[in-house]
Amino acid sequence: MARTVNEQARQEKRELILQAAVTAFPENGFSGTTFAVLAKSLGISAATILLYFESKEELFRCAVLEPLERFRQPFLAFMQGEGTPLDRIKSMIDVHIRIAASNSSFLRLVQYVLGQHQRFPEEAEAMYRFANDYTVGLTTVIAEGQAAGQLQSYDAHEVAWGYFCFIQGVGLVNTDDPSSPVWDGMRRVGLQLFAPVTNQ
Amino acid sequence: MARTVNEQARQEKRELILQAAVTAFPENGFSGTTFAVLAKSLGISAATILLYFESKEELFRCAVLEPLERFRQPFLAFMQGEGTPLDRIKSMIDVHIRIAASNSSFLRLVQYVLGQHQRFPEEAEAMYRFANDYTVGLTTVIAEGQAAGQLQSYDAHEVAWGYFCFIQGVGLVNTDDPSSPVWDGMRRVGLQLFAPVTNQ
Amino acid sequence: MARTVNEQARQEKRELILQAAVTAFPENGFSGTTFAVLAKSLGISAATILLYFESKEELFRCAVLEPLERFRQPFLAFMQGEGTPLDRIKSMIDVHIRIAASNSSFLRLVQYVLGQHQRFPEEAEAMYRFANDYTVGLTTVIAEGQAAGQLQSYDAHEVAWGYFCFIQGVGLVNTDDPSSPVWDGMRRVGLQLFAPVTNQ
Amino acid sequence: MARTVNEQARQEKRELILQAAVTAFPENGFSGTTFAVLAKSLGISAATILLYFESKEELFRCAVLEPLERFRQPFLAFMQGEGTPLDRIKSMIDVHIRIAASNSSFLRLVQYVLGQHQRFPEEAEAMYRFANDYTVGLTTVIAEGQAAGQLQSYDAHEVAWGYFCFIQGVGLVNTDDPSSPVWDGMRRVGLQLFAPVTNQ
DNA sequence: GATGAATGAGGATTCATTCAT
DNA sequence: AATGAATGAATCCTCATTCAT
Repeated sequence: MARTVNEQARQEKRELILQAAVTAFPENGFSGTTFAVLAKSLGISAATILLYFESKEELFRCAVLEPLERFRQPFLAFMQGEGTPLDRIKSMIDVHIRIAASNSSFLRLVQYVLGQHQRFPEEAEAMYRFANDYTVGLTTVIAEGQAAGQLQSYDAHEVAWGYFCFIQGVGLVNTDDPSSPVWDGMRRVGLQLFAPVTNQ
Repeated sequence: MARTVNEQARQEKRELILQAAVTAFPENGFSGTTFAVLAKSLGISAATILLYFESKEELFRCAVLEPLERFRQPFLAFMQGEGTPLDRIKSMIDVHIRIAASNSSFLRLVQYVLGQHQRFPEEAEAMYRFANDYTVGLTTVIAEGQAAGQLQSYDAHEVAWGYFCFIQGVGLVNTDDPSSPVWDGMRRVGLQLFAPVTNQ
Repeated sequence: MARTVNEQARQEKRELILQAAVTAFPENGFSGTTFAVLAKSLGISAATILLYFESKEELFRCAVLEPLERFRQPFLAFMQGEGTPLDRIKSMIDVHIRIAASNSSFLRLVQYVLGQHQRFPEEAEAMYRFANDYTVGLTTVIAEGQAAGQLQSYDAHEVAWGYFCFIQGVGLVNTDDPSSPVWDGMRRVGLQLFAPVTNQ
Repeated sequence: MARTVNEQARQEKRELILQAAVTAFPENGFSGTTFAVLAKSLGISAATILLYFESKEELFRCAVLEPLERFRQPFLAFMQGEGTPLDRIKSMIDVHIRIAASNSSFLRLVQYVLGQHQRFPEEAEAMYRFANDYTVGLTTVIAEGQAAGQLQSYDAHEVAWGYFCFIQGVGLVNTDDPSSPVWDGMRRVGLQLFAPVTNQ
């Protein structure tokens, strides 16, 4: 039992460190983020962090990969959603914009990795795999929408990929807080990418 | 004369260093880019770089700001272009995608700065100013296109900003070489953002 | 307790470093004294020194100011001494010559700072304050000696200042070890500065 | 002829550099004095200085040794002077104080070398030789003064050496401009070192 | 003769990481 | 489990010195 309690406490502390890392890395970059600063922001010592993560590289990897897995479910939820294809796309955009608006730290970390994909090949690879899983799923829904006459008929995969780029750009460029009206605008504009048939 | 020759030679060398910096910074980040590596890639010594730039910070600033100014003209050229609004938008997208495809280094540097805007406030500020100049101009053209019935009537500024995000995302996510067909796809998808009236 | 032990150990180590600095700085100058050499002479690493002193400037400042404070007491002890003014002056000279003979490192450091007072204004300022405190006290004793008919009547402050110069010069010019007879000579000569009445 | 003219111009320029060095070295120390700063203060380039002096070490050596030779004559002039021994000593003090007051740069350089005699053994050696020549001559005059009943009878060489220390200390500690009254005081006090018989 | 350009050697400082407590 | 202390390996930057013009 004690085992379990300890284990849980350990996981919680690990999580706290990871959370701080997710915030710090995109703000200051990999080399610009020091154990010392990270530790101070957590009220612990630098050496302690290394009890939870073998090295700075590992901390970075975990800070990138673990949240990525956690986002997989909500990000891909639209695939099993209810309603017409267009409805599902609309609600997906809604989810994505919301994620972009309120998880800017992690999104920024993703972009940091993508921007330096040569430097962080393993992490970037995981992102591209994620992007691919995502676009494959989205392509299906788009194709359904086109078949149903809700969307104009463009190359569905192209559209999916374009939308993925768009959502990344939105997260990158906008730094406003989640309550800003800009996010609403991005929602409306994003929908156009799918070329919905006008008189819907 | 000698003066001029020397001055010109100096500028050329400076340009070479800047070019290398534009490539290296986004690949390895600010701290990850060392004078030593930069110098070796240029076949000169690290100390020499410091004859042309006072410090690493200055080198970075110049690597960001000078190309930004150089891109201003082609990036904004669409505003004075010929043809219908839709034609001008199409050719603008063409230019942008071409820039994104072949100047990925600089675009990546832009994104690096935007992603770490707290760390590089001066540089990020310049980018936001640029983005603003750009979207203001684009908003006008979009409004013209809507007035002419070529584009569906959405909030023109929102569309402009959304497109700006899109083009950034495209540059960020795609790492393929300029001849890849993916760029063509992005061109087609990007146009949808403007919601062109279907039977055009 | 552990706290106390650690704190004490820390102070002791700090003291060792300071001691080495007091020796090294006047021998090789500020720039000529490197962390590497200092560290090697202490059998530690250069980085360790920086755990105890924030920078080379701080190390220098502490090496100058802390011993200065420690010398204050013995240097100024003559003011509260017993005996006639002349006796007190004689014993003061004795103390000073002894200090000069056996603390040549620190005295040399003082002179290094005075010689480069423009470069080390803060440290030099402290020395001038010390010199002033000192001459003010000495002036009083001299005046007493003059009133008592033990010393000829010259401007007491001038004499005090002149003696201060003398003792500095003695420390600067003589490099012999403390057992050399030269120090005894300086003791005798120094006394003359006070113009003692002959048939005492 | 051209030869001679050039040679003379060369000597003049060399002299200018030396002059700047004599000022700069004691102000900033050996390592703290850079060719760049020296050159800028002269309105020439750093490389030019090296056309006149082989290395920084040589420049330093010349800056120390050449003025030393030039001071030899006035410094030792008292030995051939006219008048009673006491008169000659008085006028010597006068000369020395004047030198100390108006050639503080060089005096400070001397002290810099003496203070770091282990670092600059050759230059320090020359100074000690100079000091010795000087004290030997002064010892003779003092002995004459004592024989003539003008000075009390102390060990003449001790007195000479003590005075030499004094004059160094005076130059070191006082930073006032030549017109300050402090110098006058030092003149009066210095004389006491020689223990003049009171009713003179 | 003078200098701008270039650089190698070196120095202060930072930091991830180790280890004893 | 947590950390303070210690350090080696960088890294930025400086500067004396060389050399081509």
